[in-house]
Formats: sequence, C-alpha cells, structure tokens
Amino acid sequence: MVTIHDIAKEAGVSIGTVDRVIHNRGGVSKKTEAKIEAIIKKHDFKINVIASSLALNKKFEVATLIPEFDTKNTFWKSSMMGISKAKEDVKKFGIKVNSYTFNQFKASSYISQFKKVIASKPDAVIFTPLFGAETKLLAKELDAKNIPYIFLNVNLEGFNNISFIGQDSYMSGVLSGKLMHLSLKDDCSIAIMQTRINVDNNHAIYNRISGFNDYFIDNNISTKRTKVTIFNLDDTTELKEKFNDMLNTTPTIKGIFVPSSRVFNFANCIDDLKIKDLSLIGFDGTEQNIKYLEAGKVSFLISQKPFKQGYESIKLITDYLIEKKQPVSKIYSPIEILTKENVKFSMELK
Amino acid sequence: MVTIHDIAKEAGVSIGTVDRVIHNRGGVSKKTEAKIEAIIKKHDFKINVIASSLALNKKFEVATLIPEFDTKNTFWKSSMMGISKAKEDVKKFGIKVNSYTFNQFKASSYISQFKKVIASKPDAVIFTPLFGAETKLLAKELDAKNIPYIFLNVNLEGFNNISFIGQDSYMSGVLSGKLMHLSLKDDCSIAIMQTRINVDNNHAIYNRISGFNDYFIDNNISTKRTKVTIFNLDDTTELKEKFNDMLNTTPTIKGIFVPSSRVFNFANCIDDLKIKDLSLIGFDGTEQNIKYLEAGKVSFLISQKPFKQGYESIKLITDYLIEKKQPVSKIYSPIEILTKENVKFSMELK
DNA sequence: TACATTTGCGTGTACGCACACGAGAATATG
DNA sequence: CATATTCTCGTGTGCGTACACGCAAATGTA
Repeated sequence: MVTIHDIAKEAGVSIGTVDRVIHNRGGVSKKTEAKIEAIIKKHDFKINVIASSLALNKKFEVATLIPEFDTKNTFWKSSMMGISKAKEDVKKFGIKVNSYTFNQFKASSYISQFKKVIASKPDAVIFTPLFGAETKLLAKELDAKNIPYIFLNVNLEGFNNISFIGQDSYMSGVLSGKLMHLSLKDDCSIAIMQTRINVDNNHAIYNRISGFNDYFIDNNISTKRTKVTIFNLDDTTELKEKFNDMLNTTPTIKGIFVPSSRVFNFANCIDDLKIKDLSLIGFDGTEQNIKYLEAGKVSFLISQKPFKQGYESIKLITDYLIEKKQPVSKIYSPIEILTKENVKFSMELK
Repeated sequence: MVTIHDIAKEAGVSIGTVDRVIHNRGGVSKKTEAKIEAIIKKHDFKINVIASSLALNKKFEVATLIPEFDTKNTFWKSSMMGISKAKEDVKKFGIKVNSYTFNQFKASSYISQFKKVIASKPDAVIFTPLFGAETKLLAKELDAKNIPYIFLNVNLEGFNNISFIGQDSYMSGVLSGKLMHLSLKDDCSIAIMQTRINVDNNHAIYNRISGFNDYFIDNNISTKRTKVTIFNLDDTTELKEKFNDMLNTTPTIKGIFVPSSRVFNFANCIDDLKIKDLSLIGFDGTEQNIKYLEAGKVSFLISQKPFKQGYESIKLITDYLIEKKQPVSKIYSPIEILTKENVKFSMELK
C-alpha cells in the first residue's frame, strides 16, 4: 500500500508538505500542490486511518439525547442498547459517548437536558427531536457553535442536521394496512386505536394511520375502519371496559390496529377478556410486544429496529468525525415485519 | 486511558516485558507475570487496537469461495457485493480479501477452485460448502494447515468451521406457509414448484418445503398442496405449457410457492399468460424478483439478506484474525419478509 | 544601493501506542 | 569459574500529524 512517504519521495518533497496538501492546510505553492495531488490521484492514495487516528489521538465527545425508558415503555431501551454497543466499538477510536435522556412527555425536561448537552461541549450530538418548536431554538445553538447533529428516529424538516436515521412511518402504515387486510375476511371491520395525543412520537403515529387508511382507499377495499381513542393506556380497567363496549357495539370488528408500541396493552386486555379471533397489528419489537407475538395474540409487529438505529447513529457520527465522511441526509431503516415465526431471528436486541 | 507504558511503569518493568505477558509469549518469570497481570486487571487495561494493528502491520489474506453469478442467477451477486463492500472496510486493517467463485452445478469446479484457494495460502477462508462429500475432504486440508474457515449461506454439520452465517431455512418455509395461507381463501389449493434437484442449495430448498408443509399440518389447515417439478426453468415454452396444464387440470390452484430464488421465472410466465389472481411467494430479493414484487406479480419474497451475510462474514473473520474474537458458532440471518411496500427500504443491495 | 523585515514555502522531527528482536543482565547449573 | 539458561531492557518500526524552525525570495525603508 502507498504511504505518505512514498508520495513525498515521488514528489521530491517532505511528508510534511504532503500532509499539508492532504488536509489542505495551506502554505504550499500551487505548483507543488498540483504535483502532489496528481501523484496522490495516480496511486489512489488513501490515508491510513489506523495511523491517522493513532497520531490524532483526538478525544472526540459525542452526546446522545433520547427519551428515557421504563418498564411501560421499553422502546427506547433498544435504542439505548444500540448506542451502548456502538459506544464500546468506537472507544478504541478515541470517541467518548455521553448519553442523556429526557422525559418524552415534558418539553421542559427536553429543554433542560438539551441545555446540559450543550454545556458539556460535545463535538457532535445525536438526538430525537420530539418537540418541534423547542428544537428550533436549541438546534440554533448547535448551529452557532458549529456542532454537527443527527436526528434519531424522528425527523424534522428545515434543519441543518447532517443526517436523519429512522423509518418512513407513512409506508409502515401502508404495510400494516396490507397485513391487516390479509389477516381479515372481507366482511370484517377494523378499530384503529389512538392513544394520547401530542406525545410519544405523535408525528410518526399520525403518518402511520394515514398510510394505513390509504392502503384501503388506494386499493378500493371497503373494509370499515373506526378510530377509537383511549386516554390512559395504563388504566387496565378503563381499557377493558372500553374494549368490551366497542366489541359489543360493533361485533364485526376483527382487526385492531395499534399505531404505537403499546400494542401489548391491548393484547393483554384481550387475553384477560378471553376474546378470540382478533387480529392485532402493532409496532416495535419490545420485550412485551414480542411476548404476545410469540403467544399468537399479536399477528404482526412492524419493527423499526431501534437497536440498529442507535448503533448506526454512533457509527455514522464516528465516520463523520474521524474520516470526515459526509453521510447521506436520510437513512431509512428497514420496515421489518415480525411474526411468531421469524421473531427469534430478527435480532431486535442485537 | 491506561497504556502499556503505565502498566510497565507501575510494575517497575519495561514495556517489552508487559507485552510478553499480554500475549503470553513466555520468557517472563512467574512472579513478574503475576504482578503484571494483577496490575492489568486492576486497571482493566485493554490493548489499544489502533496502535496494535499499526504495529502489527500484518497483512492477513482472506479467501472467499462462493458460487458464481450470471444474469439468470443473481442471488450470489449480492453476497459478492457484501464481500466487496467489507473488503474495502477492512483494507485499512491490513486484511486482503481474495475472491474465488465456482460453478454451482459442477463439483469439479468446486474442487478445482478450492484447490486454488488452498494454494494461495490464505490466513482464513470463507466459503459456501455446496457439495457435502467434496467439502469433507477439502476441509480436512484446511484443518491440517490450521486455516480457520467459515461456512457462508449453507451449513454442514460435523466440521471445524469457526462459524456459520446463514438462514434457518426450515423456519423460513414455515413463514412462507403462513403468508401463503393468509393470502388465500380457504377453498384454494397450492402448487409447490420444485426445480432441479441436487443443485442450487438443495438442502435449503428441501427444508423450506418441509417448513412450508408443516405450517399447514401443524395448524390443521386442510388447504391442498401439490408438488410440481419443472426440469428446465430457462425453457420458457416448457414452463408456460406446464403451467397452463396445471391450472387447467386443477383450477383451484391460487397459490404458487417457489422455494428458490427463481420465482421471477414463474412471475414472468404468469404475466405473459395473463393469468390473474395467483399468489406467488418466493425467495430472495434479487433484482428480477424485486421487479415482479414491485409490479404486484409476486406477493411476498423471503429474503436472507445475502449482502449482509457476505459483509458480516468478512467482518467476523477480521475480528477473529485481528482481535482473536471467537465468534458464535451459528449466526442466523433474519428471515425478512419483503413486500411491495417495504422493499425499497430493505437495503437488499446495501 | 544596502540592509532589514515580512511572507511564502518546505523541512525535520517528536509524538501517539504497541510490537518484536537483539543484546545484555541476572541467575542457575555443572 | 565457565557456561547455559532465564529473564528483562532498550530501541527501531509502522504511518500520519502538527508544530517549530530554516531558508529564500519579495517587499519595505533610508
């Protein structure tokens, strides 16, 4: 392999000069520069990243800011695990990852944690921009300080983020529609369960529902669809009541579409009520959801591979910082269909 | 971060001695060794991989041997692309990848190419063990020379391969069964298209068919299934005739299960014959298959992500060679369901 | 014209961290 | 005491980075 020494020798200059040209740090005459560049191109010389990072010995600090998770909401746990895994991997490249979390239901928590992130003076930030208006202000600070940032899971337009990693939520809704349609006989109807509004990644949820509906509309499928709003998912009693009511009022309902990661709440409820023959489709391969998927209570889960998203975001920023690789602006995660049969190979947590 | 120097200083020895202990190259007194090891453990010292690989500057050579691809059989193209991508990535770690291919229909080609691989004196080999008996002999040679090897895509038992990367073909068949069942009304029947025997990864195909059938058996679904054997898939005329005959004889056939990557041949045929209302399910997201998937002629494709398999195999062997990481013995690729809706996010070729 | 100062262009090298080998010191064996 | 054996040290190497410094040409000044 060609080294910087070889280039220098061939150009009749010192390695220092070659280095200046490579990093265009100036102080090299046009003639010399052109000559060196020609030789570099000729041999297709690429910096040896190993030697480079050794020499740089730079300690980059990357901050991540995503919603916190608890037992009721384990979706973000996977993201965090992906981040943690990548953290180990990139440690050897001198990248330190500091993880921050915020309460996804409180803008104030988002703001204060974001402030902490900025105060830590990171070299790059990866975050989930759940609150639009707040993000606008906060991202401006990052812009001002020239700190590059990546949007994770949620995308907003009109920002200078170097990339977005997440799913096309509309399309995932369309796909859910298709799977739901396949799972049902023609004369059935469907309930679309809407949960708390304005929280929990609601933009995505809105898109999923649109996609879901559009599948039926675009394919001229007359299956009836009703929206049902539940206010407190954690209140099992309310949920059961509402559920029973709904099924009694509209006994044709055989499909339940839950456009969030809380499908397990419904599965649990159905299980308790000993209702059979319902097709449940929901999102995300969280532990709880998978439990019901494996038990056959949930037909399909659409996964956005949060582990991988977290992992990739760190990798991406690493490449950006070390090798100055400009990433593509949008990286769509695969829309993965999880079933009882394939879930154990899906590496949701790996 | 703690360096080898720090350890040496604290132990009151030179870095050379520490290095000997780390790599247990011997020549160190028990007392000194114990002392150094204690200090290493105390600080949880880990070798700096960057500096290590720079210092090692070892040029490992990895050979890959997989079936060749052509316009009719592009499945292996993806594997090769994954390998090529990884090749670039690991070049900086001083790993050189040499790719060999063989004609998957000729054992003689397999043997002669394998001989070439061995003659190139690789430090590790990644290959697809399509021919069982031949592999037994050839793997013995690798064992004798202490060359580690990985099975890619096809697994055989009773070998000293350090890992296998591929899909659980039985389970992918089960899943196909489920999807087929969902796609059909109850009174339909299914044709299982078998192609050339003993070639083309036949072990996997056998398992897929078993899984497919077992889905119906285990779930007490009475849908009729017929096996149909086609001898020459490339003979479009024969195919069309046979197809027409089949559908005329058994008009209830509404599902076509193709347990190989050649589903596009059937889709094409159906397209030409202007037959409607058939559900086709097949394997692998090759360009041709995807074309028909997107056009709605194929309902589902089961992908085993050959690109990723190829990519991962190189990464795995790299970790093994450089960091001496012992991989897990079997790495199952996800059983991915491709549909018209999600295929463009699936990164089949990335 | 003679000299000083600035600017431009390059050189040389210490450094990051681990590796491995030659050589020498310490200890053991006969 | 000489020789063999065991143990340890010191250092050059891999490759790129970045900074201090040197040299020469260009410009300024009297």
